[in-house]
Amino acid sequence: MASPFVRKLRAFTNLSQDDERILLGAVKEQGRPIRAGQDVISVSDPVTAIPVFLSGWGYRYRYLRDGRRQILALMLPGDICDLGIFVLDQMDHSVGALTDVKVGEISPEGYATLMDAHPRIRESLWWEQLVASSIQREWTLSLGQRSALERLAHVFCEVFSRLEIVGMTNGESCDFPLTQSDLSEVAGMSPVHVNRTLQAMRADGLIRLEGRVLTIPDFEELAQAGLFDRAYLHFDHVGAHLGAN
Amino acid sequence: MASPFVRKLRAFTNLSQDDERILLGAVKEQGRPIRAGQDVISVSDPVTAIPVFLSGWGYRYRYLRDGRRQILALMLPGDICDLGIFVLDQMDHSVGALTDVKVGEISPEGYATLMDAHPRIRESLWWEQLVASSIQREWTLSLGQRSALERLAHVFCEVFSRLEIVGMTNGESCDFPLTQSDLSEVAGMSPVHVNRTLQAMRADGLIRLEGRVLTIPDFEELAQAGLFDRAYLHFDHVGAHLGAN
DNA sequence: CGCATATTTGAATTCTTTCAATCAACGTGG
DNA sequence: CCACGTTGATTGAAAGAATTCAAATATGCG
Repeated sequence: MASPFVRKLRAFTNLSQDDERILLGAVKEQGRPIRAGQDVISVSDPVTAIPVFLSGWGYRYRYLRDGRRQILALMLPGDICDLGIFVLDQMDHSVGALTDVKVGEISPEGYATLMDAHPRIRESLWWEQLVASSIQREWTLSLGQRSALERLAHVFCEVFSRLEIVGMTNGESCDFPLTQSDLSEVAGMSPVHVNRTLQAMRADGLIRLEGRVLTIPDFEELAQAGLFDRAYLHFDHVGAHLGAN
Repeated sequence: MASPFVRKLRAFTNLSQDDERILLGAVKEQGRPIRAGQDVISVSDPVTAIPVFLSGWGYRYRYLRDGRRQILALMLPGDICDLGIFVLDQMDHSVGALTDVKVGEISPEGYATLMDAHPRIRESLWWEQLVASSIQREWTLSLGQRSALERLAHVFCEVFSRLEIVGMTNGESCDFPLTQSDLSEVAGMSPVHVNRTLQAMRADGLIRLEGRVLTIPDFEELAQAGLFDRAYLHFDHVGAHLGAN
């Protein structure tokens, strides 16, 4: 069973056995896990390595001066915090752990080697970044244009699709450890309104959400409700021409 | 008078005369300008070169199926459309011209040379990208957490700051070619509400906005109103240690 | 001057938030 | 095994924010 980190990159292209070995070799696993609620990296921290989510969920977030907080992105198993992060002297946002999390780290040297000596890996990592940027744009679109219900529906579709690609869904279901309060910071609305909107979605049979498990009885219907179009995720082997084997 | 493209990168580090010459040499200017309202690149277009805004303003945007549209980012003189864009086979959003625009293009080969043979330029371009990502995150924060007035105030502060760095402000004023309708797509609100919010801001003396010119009598006050903190723009010569001269 | 584009206004409606309570689930210690 | 504290989910009612629709003004340009 491959690590989610490798599985994710396979959505871009086929990696050779060697590529996968090299990739995993570049990620040094931290000893103890980070507990839910703690930061993986905090804003203003100097950046000494690139964190990789080996297991567990996290989220990027930024605060406003007066305490309001927005979750900027969800980090799922296999996700990498920004490459090129070394260029800036410090983080401009924080990354927190939503569940207990195992984090790996790619050192500056390891990173340089991957990018210089392994073209297929380099392109895969680039792709990872570009997808992350595309997702960030989609969240901008969501917050700017989608209604409350559409925003939540869209988040559910996105998360399910991203988990699917790393093999972490079970039929129509997947883990969903966010509280309604977390969701409110994702979707830029009050916790009370999240609650009411979820009730409406349940009543419509769009989702089930109980005990940290999300079930989507009819994905197409939910996608319709959230104006979800997976194109922005670029999970379509765009790097197939580089593929090994 | 240096091109805004070069001036912008100087916010990261000092480039040598050679660097600047090489940089400008890599940008091939298109013959005729793109007229206001036209696309610089359209969604689904194959990507054959990296466009650079030499003069004029543009914006990234994405549509929802039902026609709602969100402006995802503003492109000012000197801005580059995503590097690494070659990795994906096609654009996942469009870039349009807000005013008449002169666009330059960096070819895949020119780009490869810049990145491989010129470390200082490579780092500068990386920095440009990371700043663009940071801005995208800030817009996510804005749309999720800031009120209507705060969002508009923040946009004004951001635009003014970004123009300042390329030397395109005049004292307390700068160009501001967006219509209220454009602003409504930037800030994710209705045109009518933009109008009313602008009136409130004018009444408070936060801004003047007439004839496509924005004036900010007291930047600090506006920054306060928009919870604007320039840190996310990283205009602080973080690459000073690489500097030439 | 006259058309096309952009801004402004009013009123009614809809969407969200806020505040304050209540209820449910869960783990801990006695 | 149960009381208790904590966290998360739910509810109701009222206030506030933003949208919609339609119409009236302005403004700019040929």
